[in-house]
Amino acid sequence: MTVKCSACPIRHRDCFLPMSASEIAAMERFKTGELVVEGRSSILMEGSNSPQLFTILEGQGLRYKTLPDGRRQVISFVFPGDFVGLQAGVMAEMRHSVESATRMRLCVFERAGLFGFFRDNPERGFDLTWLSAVEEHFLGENILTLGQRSAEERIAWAFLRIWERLTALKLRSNGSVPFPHRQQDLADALGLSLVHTNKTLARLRKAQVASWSEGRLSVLDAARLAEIAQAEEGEGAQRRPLL
Amino acid sequence: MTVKCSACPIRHRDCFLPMSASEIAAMERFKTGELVVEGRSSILMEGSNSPQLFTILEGQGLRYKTLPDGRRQVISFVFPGDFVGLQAGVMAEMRHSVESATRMRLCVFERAGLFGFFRDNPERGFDLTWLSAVEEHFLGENILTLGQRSAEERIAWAFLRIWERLTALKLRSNGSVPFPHRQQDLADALGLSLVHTNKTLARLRKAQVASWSEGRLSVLDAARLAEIAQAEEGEGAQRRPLL
DNA sequence: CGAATGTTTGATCCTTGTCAACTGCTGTGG
DNA sequence: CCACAGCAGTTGACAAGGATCAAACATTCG
Repeated sequence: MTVKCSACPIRHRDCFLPMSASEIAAMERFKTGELVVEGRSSILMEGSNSPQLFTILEGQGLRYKTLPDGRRQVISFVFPGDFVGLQAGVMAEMRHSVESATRMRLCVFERAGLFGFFRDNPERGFDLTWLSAVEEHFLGENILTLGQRSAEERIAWAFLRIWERLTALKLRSNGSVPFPHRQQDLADALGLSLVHTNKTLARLRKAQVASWSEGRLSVLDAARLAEIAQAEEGEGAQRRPLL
Repeated sequence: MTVKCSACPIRHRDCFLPMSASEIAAMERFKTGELVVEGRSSILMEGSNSPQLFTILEGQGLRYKTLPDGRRQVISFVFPGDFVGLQAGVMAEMRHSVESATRMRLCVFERAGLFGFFRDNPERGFDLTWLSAVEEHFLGENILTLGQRSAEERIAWAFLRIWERLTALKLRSNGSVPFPHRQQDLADALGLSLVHTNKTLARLRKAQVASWSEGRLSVLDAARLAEIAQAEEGEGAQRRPLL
């Protein structure tokens, strides 16, 4: 049995976990409601101690941290199916902020229920751990990119990941996927300046490799993009646990 | 009750988790042995499908990824108490390699037992998730550093974290902590070239702020270091879950 | 002793950041 | 209805932080 979107707190990436009827009931008890936020508004704040966890049902956003002097680093973009706020759920407080890019619909869970949920559904607990491991993997990829790739490689790599992710979510239509962020956001995600990001985007566009404008991304030459990005073979996979 | 070092697979950071006697028994069943590796040898390989998980009991090492063309990124340094190999335990395969810097002693667990362990000890499962969240937090810090901080800030920040971590592990003696890596390793961790790393280290040393040589790190002026690193207030904490 | 490995230092180059100005669009209020 | 401010994107000129190249030095090891 597969759980539908709005019933499942652990619907990460494009992965739907099979569950029993009683597990679904437990989920529904755990779930406390839905939340809709407008574009460009903040959902979780660094340093806050939010009592809630969220699954993203619709819309896109980003997670970021800032330095005391104001420099901002986007940790990752978040997509439908992502689980957000686990850190606050499990640690003392959030160590990063989450903000919407467009209108978002979120599934809300009480943090206080998390522990009981684990106790009553050890298999879900395992899944949550699996989910964390996947997230860790993606963050590692990110670190590799920031540390070693050049500006052009970074953007190519980011586009490839975003393209694959949104395609897997079935959000591709007419040869493009929604990516409703500003160039400044991408620049902050990749550790580049706005100006340099802009110029690199222009080059990729002129070369007919990929084009991103008006909130939509089109990958015209995926093979070339992968080449530029120095992508590994079969890097995108990994959606289900083995055990 | 607090579990001793070699009995606990989830002894992360400087955190000892309280457990009941039966939980300890379950742990001991889960544990399968100890492993000692020499310096500069590899423990887990990217792409491998290792049947084992490890807790580090003694020694230091590092986790890294490589690009097809050979560039290497050190994801993080690992210290006694760190849990290693969860990714392979929970995902299809390792997505990074782990290598020892010095001789290391490891506590070995069978990956196959992980799932049953979760089922029988939901509280430990929760702890593992907590542990993952903490790890995620640190990786986020890392991303912030690579994306936004300058060379000098990066090194100051890294020294501060390493210093705090090893101090918490009670490994400080005579005003210095063991950090048995090469300059190339630090450079690869911070996304800098070896040469530039070396010159920046020389500057910090000459300024009497911090000095790292012959495998030992001394922080002479922690306040100045934090200032250079653009460190946030109370960033180092966060060792126990709330719930 | 020579080979290998790691650290140090100087000279030079280049990728990327910074500064500045201009465009196009949108929303707002007089 | 237009003037104007505000914001995102674009482009050029210039500066600089860090990369690269090259060579010397120190240690260890066989």
